[in-house]
Amino acid sequence: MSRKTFQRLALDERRQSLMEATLTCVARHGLDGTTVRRITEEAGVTPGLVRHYFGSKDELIKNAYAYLIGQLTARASESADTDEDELPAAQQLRQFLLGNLTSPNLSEDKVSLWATFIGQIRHDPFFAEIHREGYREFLEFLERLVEGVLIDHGLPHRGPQCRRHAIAINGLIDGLWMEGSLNSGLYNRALLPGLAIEATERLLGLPTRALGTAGLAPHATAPQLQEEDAKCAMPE
Amino acid sequence: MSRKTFQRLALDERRQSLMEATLTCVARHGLDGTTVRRITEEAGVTPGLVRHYFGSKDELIKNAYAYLIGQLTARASESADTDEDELPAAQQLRQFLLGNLTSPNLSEDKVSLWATFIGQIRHDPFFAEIHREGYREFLEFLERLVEGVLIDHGLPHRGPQCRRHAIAINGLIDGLWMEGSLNSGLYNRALLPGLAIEATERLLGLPTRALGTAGLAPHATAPQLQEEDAKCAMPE
DNA sequence: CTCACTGTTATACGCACGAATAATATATGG
DNA sequence: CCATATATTATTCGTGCGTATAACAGTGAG
Repeated sequence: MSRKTFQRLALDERRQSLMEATLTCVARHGLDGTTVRRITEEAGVTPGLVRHYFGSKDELIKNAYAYLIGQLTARASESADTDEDELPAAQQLRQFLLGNLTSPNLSEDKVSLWATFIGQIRHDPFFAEIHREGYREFLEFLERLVEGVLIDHGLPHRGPQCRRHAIAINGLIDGLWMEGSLNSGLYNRALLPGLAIEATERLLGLPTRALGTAGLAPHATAPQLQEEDAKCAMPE
Repeated sequence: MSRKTFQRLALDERRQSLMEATLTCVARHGLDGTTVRRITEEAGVTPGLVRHYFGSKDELIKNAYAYLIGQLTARASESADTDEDELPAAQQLRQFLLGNLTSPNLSEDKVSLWATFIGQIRHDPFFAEIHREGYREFLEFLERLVEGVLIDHGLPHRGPQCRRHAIAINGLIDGLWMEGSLNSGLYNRALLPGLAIEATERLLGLPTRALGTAGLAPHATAPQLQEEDAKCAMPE
């Protein structure tokens, strides 16, 4: 029997590939069901590498979680900053909402991973810390967007008020993101972006359409709701 | 060495005690880390009983999940129906919000359990079905409350509109429930009920205070915010 | 071209797990 | 008060896990 041929990879590539394989496994099989053997098989290597790069399975999983949260929050903020960074505040907030409630962040895999790890927060401070940090970043980013919008509309924007609004909108996003990603089939996911935008306008006391039309494109009026699975669409 | 003495329990008592021990273990140690040996130790019996009552560990865990969801949704609906059932709709909605954002439903254990099991939805249709059912029940209950409130205030209350409102408020509740239960220390949990009530008024387009004061007691004006851990309170 | 380095594989070990089986204690009906 | 049923315990078994160790192979330096 001949030995397996292999390629030497740069340290970071290998680490990243192992973390991604880990996330794939957790999403596919849950934390139980995620074994070193399965992870390394997914990554196309042998189990020894986990020890070599991360010391232990636990350490690998923790790193994978931090990696996931980094991806999620980065993607969320980018969606608001993406264009040559002086969009009006309302447009930024709109993009932020859209970014969180459309693919790729609105994904069954992502929410499944996220939930699985949330379940670990209770018994390992490392997970708690990563979560707390990601949440804080998310909330503060949102708070700044809210402040900008309120200022533009000449509405009261003292600190505590912005914070309260940010907490509420953050809750709204999280909740819609979760239920939308899990997609129980009770309504069409494509409704979520418009729904979130409208709800946010109301929460902030903005005039209707202040954050743009209910359609997906920033300046289009024609609602082009493309969606891969349009099953179980809600009427209206 | 003498054999362990034991008590014969009625079938349902034993089943329930095993399911509760399972939930305790999952909350404390995660799904991995929840072993038959630990569950039965927690319940004060020996591992054989799992086989006897549930056939397998998997089956026990599934039953425990269904049991948990039953508790959560029951408690949520009860909080609105509790009094001799003809409270005005606004008060019912208010109680519903409060019920979901105060103890015992607002609990780190509960959200930890909930998240852990959400992570299973993806790979086992049983969990998906239980979740879907619980979510549907929650959403429809909320939709009826919303409809009642809109009617009382003479606002438009066609079906799709109520549904949209219910989806948004449900998202808000879920998101606040999660983040509040995890309590990242970024704000005081005691703020959540008032925040949710105010946000709901805005989402539905109700006049301020239509759902009652920001305090906890239904008819009191003095805000009596008792909270066990008032650490990290937010200013204002 | 060769050597040393180390990323990578192959193999082995001990342990804890879920499940199965056999033995025993409790409850119940006559 | 005994006979029977069965809830419960005690013990065993096979398996798959995480990890440790040793052998090997790809890589770059001189």
